[in-house]
Amino acid sequence: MATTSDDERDPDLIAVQEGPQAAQELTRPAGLDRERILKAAIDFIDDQGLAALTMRRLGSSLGVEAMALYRYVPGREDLLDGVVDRVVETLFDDQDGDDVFITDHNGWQDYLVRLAHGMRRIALAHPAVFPLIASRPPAAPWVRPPLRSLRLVESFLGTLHDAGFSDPAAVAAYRAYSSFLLGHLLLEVTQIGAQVSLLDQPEGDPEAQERTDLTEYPNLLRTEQLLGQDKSAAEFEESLENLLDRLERVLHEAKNSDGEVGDLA
Amino acid sequence: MATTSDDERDPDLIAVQEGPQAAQELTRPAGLDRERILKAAIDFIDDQGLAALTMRRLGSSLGVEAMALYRYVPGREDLLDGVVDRVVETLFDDQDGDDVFITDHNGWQDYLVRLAHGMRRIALAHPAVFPLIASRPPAAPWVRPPLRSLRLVESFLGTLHDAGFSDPAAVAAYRAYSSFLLGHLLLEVTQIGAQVSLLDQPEGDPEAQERTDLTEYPNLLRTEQLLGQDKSAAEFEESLENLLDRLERVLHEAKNSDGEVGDLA
DNA sequence: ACCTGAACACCGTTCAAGT
DNA sequence: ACCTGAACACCGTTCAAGT
Repeated sequence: MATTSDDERDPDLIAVQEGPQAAQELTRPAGLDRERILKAAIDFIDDQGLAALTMRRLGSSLGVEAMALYRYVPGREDLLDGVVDRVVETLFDDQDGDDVFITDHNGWQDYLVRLAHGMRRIALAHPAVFPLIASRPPAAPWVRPPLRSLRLVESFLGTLHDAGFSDPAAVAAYRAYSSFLLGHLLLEVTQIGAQVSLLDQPEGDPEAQERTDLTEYPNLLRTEQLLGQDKSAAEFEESLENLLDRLERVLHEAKNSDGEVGDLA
Repeated sequence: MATTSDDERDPDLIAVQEGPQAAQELTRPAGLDRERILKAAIDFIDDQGLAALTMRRLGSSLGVEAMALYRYVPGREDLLDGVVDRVVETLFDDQDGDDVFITDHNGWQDYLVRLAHGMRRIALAHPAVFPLIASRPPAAPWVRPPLRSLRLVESFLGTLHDAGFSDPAAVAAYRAYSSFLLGHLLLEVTQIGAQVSLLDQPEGDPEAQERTDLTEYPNLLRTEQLLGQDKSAAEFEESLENLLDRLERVLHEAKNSDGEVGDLA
């Protein structure tokens, strides 16, 4: 029974009776598609880490053999690209509409601030995925992580252009902005990863975590507590504001003396 | 003929007769040690890429079975850590002496500039290794890539401290500086990697490299040429100078009104 | 049409065995 | 003392076979 093709209808196609299978998320043994696979891969990376993700384990987390995945995904590399794309796409999803980064802003500064906060939210939501966002080879040579989609770069350049930036200034701003985002966010998620991996291996004492001996390093010793404090959020905001100040300066200098183009790195 | 081992004695221990084995670097089948293995691993990554590095292939590049490596290296992960350490260490090697970054500078600005140039030289010399430098979990949670050694952080903080920076200001400077270095250099080597991988797969036309259709993206289309230009070096210098300006401002503000500590991110 | 079993080539790693 | 062969468990991926 239950002779079904995929088009429409047909309940009880999923007549499961496997008992307590509260594994990940209901793990239905059927109804595979690329979207569901990507979602599963992201969840998997989020809580097991990138290194643990294999085609076989991913299949099993979906209640399926690894070989079944190849009907929807060309291979592991493409799967990882899909993961990156899907995570970056959530920049647009959860705001009001799709155009939130394209037309729906109060000036270019507001646009850059919201874009930065959006990327940071993504990085913190998926700290184990972010290194992938940072290091996968981009679609075009001039696409700079973490601003990985043509659509995003287009909207970035368009916003600055409409605000009066010259093309060279807008491109320079794009480069400076992406460097800032990548540096800050990658370091922030690396720190999260380091803390997690410390908790994972409580080898020996639970408290005295085998602290490296700092007696050789007086400056480290003296500032150890300061070094341990997490000020990522405040530092992010301050660096962002500093960058915006630089860009504003470039824009105004160009407007006043329109002889030469303000360059910045 | 020309049987030469490096120490002394024992010729024809290496009585090879395998014909044209001008593979990597003479591939002597014996005389293994950890240092030689790390060197071989770096060379391997430099010209085959990180993904291609396996214990078996690394062994074979040394004229030895993979299993022989385990006498000198606990495993692949440790090997990669060793690679990172060794590459970062070359910061100190090729200047005059060991203390070039510790005492041998003309003021803290000069120190920061030379350190930045040193790291950039490393990144450009080993673009395929740098992502590893960027993303390996650091020794301590507050060690921020690419400034990966305690010794380096110690000298950084000491230099700024001696120049009059307060401890919080020095730590904030360390964070801002590492973010800057990581963002810039990782993006620069990513770009190099992207160009290489484009050359590797000349699928179809040699010239018309399947350029993505940009008709949907007017701003990309208009700035395409600008986007393609490589200004990494100039941008690096300008961002570095901007950072130094910020730090100078913090230092002087703290000196004038020594009531509060200048914070920066 | 969709999934699986079996197979292939390749991994990292261990260990008894060779020299 | 140092390296190798054989073996183990696990990969990604292909493909004929099942339903």
